Amino acid sequence: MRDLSRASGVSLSGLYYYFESKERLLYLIQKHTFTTILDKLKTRLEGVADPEQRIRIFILNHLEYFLVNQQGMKVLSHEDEALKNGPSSEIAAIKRTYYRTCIGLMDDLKRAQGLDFNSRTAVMSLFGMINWIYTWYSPRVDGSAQELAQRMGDIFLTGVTAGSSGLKHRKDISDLSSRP
Amino acid sequence: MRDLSRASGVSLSGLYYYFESKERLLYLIQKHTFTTILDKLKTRLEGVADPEQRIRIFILNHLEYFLVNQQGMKVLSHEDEALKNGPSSEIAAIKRTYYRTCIGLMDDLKRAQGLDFNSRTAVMSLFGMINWIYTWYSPRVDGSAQELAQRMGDIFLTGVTAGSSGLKHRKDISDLSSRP
DNA sequence: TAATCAATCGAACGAACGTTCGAACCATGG
DNA sequence: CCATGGTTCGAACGTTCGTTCGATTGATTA
Repeated sequence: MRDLSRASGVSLSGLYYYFESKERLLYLIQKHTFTTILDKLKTRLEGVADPEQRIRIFILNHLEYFLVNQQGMKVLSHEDEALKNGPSSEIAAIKRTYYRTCIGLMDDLKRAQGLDFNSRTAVMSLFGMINWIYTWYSPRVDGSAQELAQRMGDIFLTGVTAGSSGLKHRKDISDLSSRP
Repeated sequence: MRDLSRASGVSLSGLYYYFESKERLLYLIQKHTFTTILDKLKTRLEGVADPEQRIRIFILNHLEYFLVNQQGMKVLSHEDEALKNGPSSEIAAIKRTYYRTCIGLMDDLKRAQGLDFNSRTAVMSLFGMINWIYTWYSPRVDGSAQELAQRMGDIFLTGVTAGSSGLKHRKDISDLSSRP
């Protein structure tokens, strides 16, 4: 709270004029964050039918938000369980919607290609891959969100032994950079 | 510190008789943890030549330790940057050794199979997949470390579109369960 | 027995934190 | 002009935290 006060130029007690408690403020930030990510994902998925491409869109969408708001995401990851009381359930509901959306993407892929893998493990592994970047991402070394999403999408979809990385004949999602 | 005092039965000041500060204690825990994981990994890798199998061993080794010490790993992940001063560099060195070992596994795989992918992205993605489990793992739902390592290894090596999950002709690492 | 020394503890210190409270400010409308 | 009410602030309160200190215990040794 004192950090926010200093960074914003508003006095400590001034903050409490707008937010009744630290927990309430964290709740508002979380709600805004997850709602924004989920809304943007839905928009981007519209009109895209190919299951692989839809998963790549999911990866880029999630990754992009995490890279743009890297420090904020770090705080949110650490403060994840700070919402002890009632409002927490609303956040949990949004997260569950997001999770189920991703499970749906996996099920679509399985149906389209006749695959059989554990959707939960796949989704949680994918979340881990992406969420962990706040501990290691460096723009100079690791490239843009598009490049990283491309590489992570390759690993997740075809694995490291596919041997197609950086070569021809590969769909990419660079056209998504011109978004609304 | 007061939590540790209560849980261990040692008085608060008694703890400071053995550990000069909270930061020092955290340093010792981190050192013990990463040294243990790295030593165990080296032992398990001995005598295994196949690059894919070596990566699967790495995944199982890391995953197993994280699941056995799940609560501890949660604390370590959150307290990751709490080591502000000098001793931090020794921990960083151990981590770097661990990281480079994993990079080596990737390079071996690339050499053996003539692949070309970004080792850093692959390793960091793999770390993310595994380290993230402390946020979602449930023994009843997600099975043993062996089962999870198998599924994560499948995803990382061949991707979700490989279609080989749960079928025949697939090497596994269940024999590793009888370890020293 | 007396002296020593490692081990353990209760009590407290100072700092940091989330939060509250009353006063001060300042633009608006009568 | 004054009164009102939204806005902002400094100062403090109570709690928690990491840490320290002096005293007490209990076994060892001269």
